[in-house]
Amino acid sequence: MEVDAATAPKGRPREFCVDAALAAALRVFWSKGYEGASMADLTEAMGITKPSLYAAFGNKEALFNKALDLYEREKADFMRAALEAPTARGVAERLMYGALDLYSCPDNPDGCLEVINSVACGAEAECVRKAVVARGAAIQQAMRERFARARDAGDFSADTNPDGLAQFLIAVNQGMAVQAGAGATRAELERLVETSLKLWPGR
Amino acid sequence: MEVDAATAPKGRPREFCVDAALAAALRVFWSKGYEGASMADLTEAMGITKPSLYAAFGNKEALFNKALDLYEREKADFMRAALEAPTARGVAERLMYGALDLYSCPDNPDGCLEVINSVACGAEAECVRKAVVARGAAIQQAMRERFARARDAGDFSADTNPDGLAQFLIAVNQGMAVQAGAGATRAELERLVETSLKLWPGR
DNA sequence: CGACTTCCATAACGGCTGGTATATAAGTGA
DNA sequence: TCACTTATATACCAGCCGTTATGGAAGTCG
Repeated sequence: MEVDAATAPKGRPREFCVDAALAAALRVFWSKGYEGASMADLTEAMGITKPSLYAAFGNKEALFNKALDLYEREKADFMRAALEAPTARGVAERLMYGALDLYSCPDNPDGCLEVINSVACGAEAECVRKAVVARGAAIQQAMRERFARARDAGDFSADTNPDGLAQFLIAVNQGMAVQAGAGATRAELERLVETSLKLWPGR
Repeated sequence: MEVDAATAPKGRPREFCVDAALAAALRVFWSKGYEGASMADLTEAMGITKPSLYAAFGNKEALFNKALDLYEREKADFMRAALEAPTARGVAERLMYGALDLYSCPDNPDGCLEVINSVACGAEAECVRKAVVARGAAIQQAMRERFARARDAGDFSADTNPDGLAQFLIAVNQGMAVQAGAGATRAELERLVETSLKLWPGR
């Protein structure tokens, strides 16, 4: 027996798709934030009842973390990919245009899930805020290292601080997310991207 | 009679200072956001009971709006003042260093009240979010007009879009606020300011 | 001294929060 | 068919939310 463990789901099978439910939850967190998203909002969007949600995902915080994983894996992957561009300018271009697409895509909520949930919040949400901030710090660290290599490669003049450049690029990205969440049009965000890249130093 | 209306406060006098209570409320909203700040948080910080709060300020939303007024009047006034600098670069310098001081002052909560409350939120807070976003739009409009004049004055080359420059400056400012709220040190924010100003075009 | 007005303190309101106990339905394997 | 396991549906929990009614305290005015 036990030839295939995956084909032996004892008990009643669940009636919903976990991945689809998680994607729906991501949309809710993305548009309302962790605190602003109530369990009622989530269950309605996911099309399941509360006990099903708790059985499948644990609790609200665990659900958020799984949604955050999904976001980084499927939505914000352009950030990691941007670091592989051949020059510092290429990194900036890929990051800004990737962010532009993500933040202004009509199929998505406006703005950035991580920016939304890294700003101030109530006491109960502090732990998830910390988690989000930690992920942002990891991205920033990777970008610093990338720009340190870029400086050694001569992508920009040696008197420009690569750490400052990384921080600058992330700041513009965050500002774009804030403006997208505040209702900026895609054309406006495009103008921001183009202005920023025009000011970008070196190659 | 009625020689001086201000010296005839009939009834029992209130036992707290309205201005001090409002300042305390501002601090709470500033560190936790509108939704994250509970009435219990507010009354405790303000040193008054809930009925006193309602009698003096109306309700939570009205209290927030008064705190927002106070914030713009006493904390974020550097934004308006920055527009009076003689050149576009001067505007950028005053704005960035003013923001640096505000966002990293040890006496204040970290970050920017308006950025915090302009990102996604639950349904109940939508109206106050709209109000905050509208104020931001007013600032951006004023900055656009300022940079249109700066372009006419030759502060930067004519092929640079003044609207884009205004949007860029605000985006960096918003990004700095996000990073300040996420725990960035003053030195890190200083590096961001210096990097941004080094990239600023023209005079 | 009262009459009047305003403020403070307690306590409670209905409603919503995240989370769960209970009972039933739907599948497995023997 | 019958035990076993797991998912669903309903209903409910204690606790907090923003808000307010009530009773008494602290003032001014006549």
